[in-house]
Amino acid sequence: MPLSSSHLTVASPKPAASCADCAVKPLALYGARGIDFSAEISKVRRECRRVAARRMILRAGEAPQDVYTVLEGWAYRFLLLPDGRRQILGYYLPGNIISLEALHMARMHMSVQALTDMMLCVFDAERFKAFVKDHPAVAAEAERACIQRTILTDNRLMDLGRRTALEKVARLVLDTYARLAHRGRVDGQTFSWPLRHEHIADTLGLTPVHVSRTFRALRQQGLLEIHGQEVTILDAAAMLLTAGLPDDYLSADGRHRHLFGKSIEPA
Amino acid sequence: MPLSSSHLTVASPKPAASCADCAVKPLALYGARGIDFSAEISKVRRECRRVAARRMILRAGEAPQDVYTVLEGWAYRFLLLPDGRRQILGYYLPGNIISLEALHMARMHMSVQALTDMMLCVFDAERFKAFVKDHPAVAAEAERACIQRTILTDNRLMDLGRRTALEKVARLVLDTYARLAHRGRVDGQTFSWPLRHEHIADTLGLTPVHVSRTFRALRQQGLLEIHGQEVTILDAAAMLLTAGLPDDYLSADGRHRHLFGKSIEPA
DNA sequence: CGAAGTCTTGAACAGAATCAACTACGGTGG
DNA sequence: CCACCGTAGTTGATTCTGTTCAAGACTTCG
Repeated sequence: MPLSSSHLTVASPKPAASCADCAVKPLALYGARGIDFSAEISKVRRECRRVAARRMILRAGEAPQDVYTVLEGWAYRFLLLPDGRRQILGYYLPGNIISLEALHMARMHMSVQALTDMMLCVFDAERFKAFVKDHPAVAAEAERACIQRTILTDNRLMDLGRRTALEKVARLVLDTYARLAHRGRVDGQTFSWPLRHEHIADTLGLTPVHVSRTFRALRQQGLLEIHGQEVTILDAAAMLLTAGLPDDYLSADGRHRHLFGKSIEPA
Repeated sequence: MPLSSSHLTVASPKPAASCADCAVKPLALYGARGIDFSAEISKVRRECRRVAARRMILRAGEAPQDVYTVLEGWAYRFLLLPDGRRQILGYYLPGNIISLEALHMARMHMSVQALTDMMLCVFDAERFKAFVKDHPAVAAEAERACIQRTILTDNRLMDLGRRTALEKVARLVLDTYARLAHRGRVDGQTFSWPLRHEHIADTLGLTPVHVSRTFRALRQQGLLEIHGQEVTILDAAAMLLTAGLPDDYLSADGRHRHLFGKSIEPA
């Protein structure tokens, strides 16, 4: 079993020559839902930036200078308490926009950190703001993105407040599967899984120790297996059951799509 | 100690003759931050509707026909699990807009219910959508409202994932104080508190029994007192300390405002 | 090969849930 | 006016889910 089949791991692609060829364009604000402002946006683009795993991208309290689109890799947004407690709020995957809040807030209320090595498309915040202002269709996409994120975090609130550790972990795995599948980044039932137990714990309100025990339970019941940085879902039906998700959640267009904000989901 | 001093309880005001005189205009999308579209919005307004406590306002899965502005009273939005578990996601107070998501989502992902008797200003969703589309400044306000809500729920995520019951309850009380103070609806340190223990429990991921014990602890330490439907904060400094909030949180314009999304907060 | 970081496992502990009984209260109707 | 009733809140005893602490094993990488 190969530990790093090339198309699942975080690659280091060359940036597209122009935004028109951008791999994540259909996922981005300026290329989604039939609209295509890649010509205009390419003038706003500043650079492509490589960011190493664990590097901070934005810090709470700072005024964001840049807006980013994720081209490759994973990042996460989080809050930190003075005593060190951390809550991870969500994950950014390729195509997601980072610091949407720069459009309206002077300062960041949360921090963002690279989980893996990343490639980011960097825009100047002020120019991006002006670009959005001049293009109502893009502004509408931005608000759609914000609402989609709300739906995701609302479901996460339900996770944290009212679900068991087993349910939480199963849902995180399936959620991630759905988001990666939407990007064509799953290979059958196998997909990239760069999260350490500490990340999962800080996402779901658990401890790393208990995350370990929870995964053991899922493994022992034959629901999934983990090798290196990849997860494989072995029994999708059982996973959905323990996650309390509808049977059609993993199919492209389940009837319950609106309830989970699944299809086009900014972090 | 009177159980219902008139200006704190949920009144039944007569609707303003025109939107220009609307009491909550400065809080609403169409009247905030210096802009004033009360003339235009009055054409979009359909009616003023009285809603009794406990009535459902919107149901998850439905396509919302209306958009509402809260004129008076409290409502809450929540998710429900098939087995009856409930997660309350947030509260709507006077001036907040209900079903912002109608602007972009065909169906509701959550339900909304009246907590107290309410007075709602009702708009037709389609016409409201058109109105927003025609007024970029209002659209910008809508997105600002969405981002503000994100900040609130992000902090709630931190509550649920990483804070103790005592911290959670203290924060909910202070959060509510700040939101009501912003509306001029506090009388010294006393304010309306229509939440039953079950609501608090479903908001904070606790049980009603444990909420009861937690309030006992706060009472016994002299931090607050509750009489009927009103809370009084007796020791604000100690409350802030146990909530882990900065000293200036309750002052009008604390340095940390951006971290809590406090000042202009849609539910 | 060694070292640091991560994961696993066990044992003891704690915070909150559950179960169940009892109390306080506001409203209703006799 | 008061007895009754349903709802909400309180309190205690017990259980449970998840935490904490600590030791050992496994990876990964220099």
